[in-house]
Formats: sequence, C-alpha cells, structure tokens
Amino acid sequence: MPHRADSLDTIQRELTAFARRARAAAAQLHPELSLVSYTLLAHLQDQQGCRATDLAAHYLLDKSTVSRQVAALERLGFVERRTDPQDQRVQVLHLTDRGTAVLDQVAASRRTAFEERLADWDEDDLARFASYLLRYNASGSARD
Amino acid sequence: MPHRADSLDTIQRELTAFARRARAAAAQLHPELSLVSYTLLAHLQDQQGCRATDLAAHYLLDKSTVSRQVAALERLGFVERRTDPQDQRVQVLHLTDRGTAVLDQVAASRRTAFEERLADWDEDDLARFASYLLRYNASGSARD
DNA sequence: TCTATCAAGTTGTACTATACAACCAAAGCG
DNA sequence: CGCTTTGGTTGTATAGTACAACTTGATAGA
Repeated sequence: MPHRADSLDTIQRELTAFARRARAAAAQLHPELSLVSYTLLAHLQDQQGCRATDLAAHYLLDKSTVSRQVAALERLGFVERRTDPQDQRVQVLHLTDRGTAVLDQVAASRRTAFEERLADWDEDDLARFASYLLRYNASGSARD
Repeated sequence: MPHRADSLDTIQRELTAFARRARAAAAQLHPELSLVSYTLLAHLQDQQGCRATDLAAHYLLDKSTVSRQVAALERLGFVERRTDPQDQRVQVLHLTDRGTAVLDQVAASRRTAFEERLADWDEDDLARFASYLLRYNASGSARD
C-alpha cells in the first residue's frame, strides 16, 4: 500500500496529464462542438435554460467570454434567447431543437468513447471511481 | 449501488467538469508557468532532457507549438538547447538550474494545494483514487 | 557519389478561447 | 429623481494552438 505522499503525487500527475489532453481529445471527438460549447449546452439542458451570468459563474468564465460563446452558439442555431418579461435586462437562454439534437448526438458519441475505454472495468470499480471524482470535484470547486 | 450506465455518466461529467476548470485554475495557482509549460518542464526533468519532437509526440501537440513554447521557456531561462553532435538537426533540451528551481517551486505549491484539497481523505481512498486515475489514463492514452 | 527523400525545427498566418476594461441599459433604492 | 447594482456587449490584447511552407541536415537507393 503506497504512502499518502505517493498517492498525492500520482493523483496530481495523472489529473494534470488528463487535463493536458482533454481539450484536444474533445475537439477530435466532435469537431462540431468544442469542450466549452459542449459543457455550456449541457448545462442549459440540465437547467432547462438559464442566464449567461449563471453560466459564467458556474464555469468560472468571464461574462464577456460567455457572451461571445453564446453568440456563436446562437449563430449556429443551437440556442435561443428569450428576454425575461419580468426583467428586461435578462435573456434566458434555451436550447433549440437543433441544439438539443446536436448535444444528444455528441453526448452519445462521448458516451460510446467512455464505454469502450472503460469496457473492462467492473461495476464496482466504476462506481467507486465515479464517487471519487464527485468527491474530488465537490471539494473546493473553485480550484483545480 | 448505481448502475454501470450511471457511473459512466458521472465519470464523463465529472472528468469534463474537471478538464474545464483545470487550465484556469492552474494559471491562477502560478501565473509564472502555464499548465502546458509546467508539463513540458516536468517531462524534461523526468526524462533528463529530450527533443522537441518527443515533447510534441508525447503531448499530442504540433511541432510548431512546441517550438514556440520551448522558445518562450528558453527566453525565460528555464531550458537550454544542446545540439546533438551525432545529428546536427537535433537539439536536446535540458532544464537549467533556474528551470529546475521554478519547476520545483511550482510543483511544491501544486502539491500543497492538492494536500489541502484532499486533507480529509483517508489513505486507502487516496491510494484507490490514484490507482483508478492511473488505470484510466493508461487505457487509450491517445483519447480524452 | 549524387540525388531524392525524410526528419527536426522555425516561421508565417490564422483562429479560438480567454481576460480585463469600458461601456450601455434596465432595475431598484434612497 | 439621481446613485448604485446587475446583466450583457464590445474593444482590445494575449496565449495556445494548428497547418502549411520553408530550411537544414541525414540517409538510402540508383
């Protein structure tokens, strides 16, 4: 059984290695939708629509960045803005049918990739790995 | 106990979330050295020097990208080039003392951040998480 | 041996993601 | 009504990246 320090080093090294490859790998997997766009759309689906400010807060992005990303997604016809009648400043973002379709398709292909990659893991290991990741991400969500 | 499909979804979602935040978080942690620079220097330390082409292959980067990154690191005095006498085309890259110092310092601060973040994990969980990450990254190293 | 090809790196160009700052417009509050 | 806050856009700048064209050195086949 390795020492605490060894495990910490491994975790650091492996997470870093993963982060280093993630963007390129995602771009390769579906040129249609960058990693960022994908997560934004996924969040919209998850939340049944939300404001640009919420996206920025959730993903630690500048509001200008989100503004441009959303503009691009709108240009592609994947999201639409609905001005909140209660507050004219607010534009609630929603997935369009086309956005939903693209997101579902990309999610499916990502899903397939993960399935292949994790094909030889047994159910218990998958469950534990998932719970560790949840626990890791939940701690200090503003860091790493 | 969750189903296989649930675990897969969680893993996908959490790894994606992590990847989304990693770059910005790393930049915040040490403005001196981006995530990419850090991994390049770490690889040089690990390998006791290597060629730019090796870095490109290992990190799935274009050689032009590596060329510029290395040029920047050289400008900062963190790496030096030693032309291979056997093959005049080849420049073997090595950490300078200053590069080693910066790398060690950044590694230490990363280490501290991880330690804090994982402070309340017990040793067994850390070891298992580390081994899962290793196993994950080892499978299909060219993807995600 | 000469030439054609290959390999290592650099440079030109372009694009994307990002941040920060300045700004505008709508709300809300004294 | 004016001041502050909030949601969002736009201007500007930078980093990281890819692709293509090029240079230089190595190498193998005629």
